[in-house]
Amino acid sequence: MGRERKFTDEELFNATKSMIIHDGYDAFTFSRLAAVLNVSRGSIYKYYENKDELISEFLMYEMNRFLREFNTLDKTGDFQSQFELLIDFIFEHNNIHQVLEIIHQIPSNTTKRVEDNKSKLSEYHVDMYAQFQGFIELGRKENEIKSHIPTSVMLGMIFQTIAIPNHFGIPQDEWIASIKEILSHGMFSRD
Amino acid sequence: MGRERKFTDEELFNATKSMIIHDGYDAFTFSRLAAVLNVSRGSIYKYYENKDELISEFLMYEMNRFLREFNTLDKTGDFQSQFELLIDFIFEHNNIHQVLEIIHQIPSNTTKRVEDNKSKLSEYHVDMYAQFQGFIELGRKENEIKSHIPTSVMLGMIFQTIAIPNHFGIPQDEWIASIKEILSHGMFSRD
DNA sequence: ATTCAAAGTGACACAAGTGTCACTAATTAT
DNA sequence: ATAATTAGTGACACTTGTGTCACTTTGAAT
Repeated sequence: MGRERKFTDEELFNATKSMIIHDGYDAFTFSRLAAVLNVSRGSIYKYYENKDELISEFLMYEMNRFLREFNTLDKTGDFQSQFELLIDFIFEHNNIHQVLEIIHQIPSNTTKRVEDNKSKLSEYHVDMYAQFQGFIELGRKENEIKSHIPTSVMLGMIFQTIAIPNHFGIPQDEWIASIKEILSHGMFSRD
Repeated sequence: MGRERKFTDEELFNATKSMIIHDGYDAFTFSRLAAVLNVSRGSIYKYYENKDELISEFLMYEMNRFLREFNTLDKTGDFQSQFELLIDFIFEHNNIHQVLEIIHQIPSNTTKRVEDNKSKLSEYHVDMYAQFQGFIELGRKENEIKSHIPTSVMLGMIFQTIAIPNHFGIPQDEWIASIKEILSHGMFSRD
């Protein structure tokens, strides 16, 4: 029983996402969010004690969505095909990286719920990292990738590539293919 | 004549730099800056009309410092040696990228002085980009790099690499060497 | 020593965000 | 229909930052 809600969790999280992607953590305020949802500011406080709590819940939601899709990825192929799949997947979810980085902007002196979410998120992050690490190890086992380069450099490079600004508007296909090429075999011609 | 100043431009810009690097654009306020400089907030307004004007002047200062050092780079060697020099230089100035990105956070509805600085900065940016582009073209001429990969992807990758977080604390030498290796010849072993 | 100009100060009025809470509105079970 | 329950509202007090300005401080030129 009770009154009907004016906005769903999904609407709230979608609005949150676009606000955070476009204007960043600091510009995200309850006032602006309430305006987007056509609702009074006070009503949001019915569900979240403050901005950090809302954002940490939003991050959990995004992380869960991401992991769910990540787990549907085919993990049976050889290294080459898994590498292709992985890069494509990362580019399909090109804003998840930017979104999850927000966690570093949430201050420490907040509520227990926020702290719990923060630690759960870093747990997930570690789990995910472990999976990627396993993937790199597969490449090493199959002698497909260089043995002397640290895993963390490789993963760092792979994830960093999605944030390269495409100022000149290279078509997405060519863009991704070029990045795969550089990651795989470098910019230099064969000697 | 007149009274002695309590802070120099250099002190102000150094304080600005560390505040911006540590806490970002939004957390940078005249109040906090004044506290760092041990000066009243009002006195800063003697020199800068507002935060955006101060920051845009700071960016000019940083950009000039950077370009001055960039122009001392040896540009006579062959592609391989210039490539090494360039990567090393970029890593030596690893925060300039982060600092100059701040320009995108300065709003548009400000004073003429800010707008002038913004356009000068993007001019410099274009100039610098042209030099890097020339460098890539040199590589293409010498047949050292792959002809089918767009220049902007290559430059994007090079610049993005400096922002990869070294979470596992790989020693700087090994870190840079690994990145050079991946950029040059990729992660994959020779078939 | 006096005057002048630049540097510095702190109070004031304003703007925007925060968190709270008594109150009103809508919906459903009885 | 009405009581119970949940959603939503807007005013209130508070905080933090902004830009201004009359006033004070300082040091050099006269």
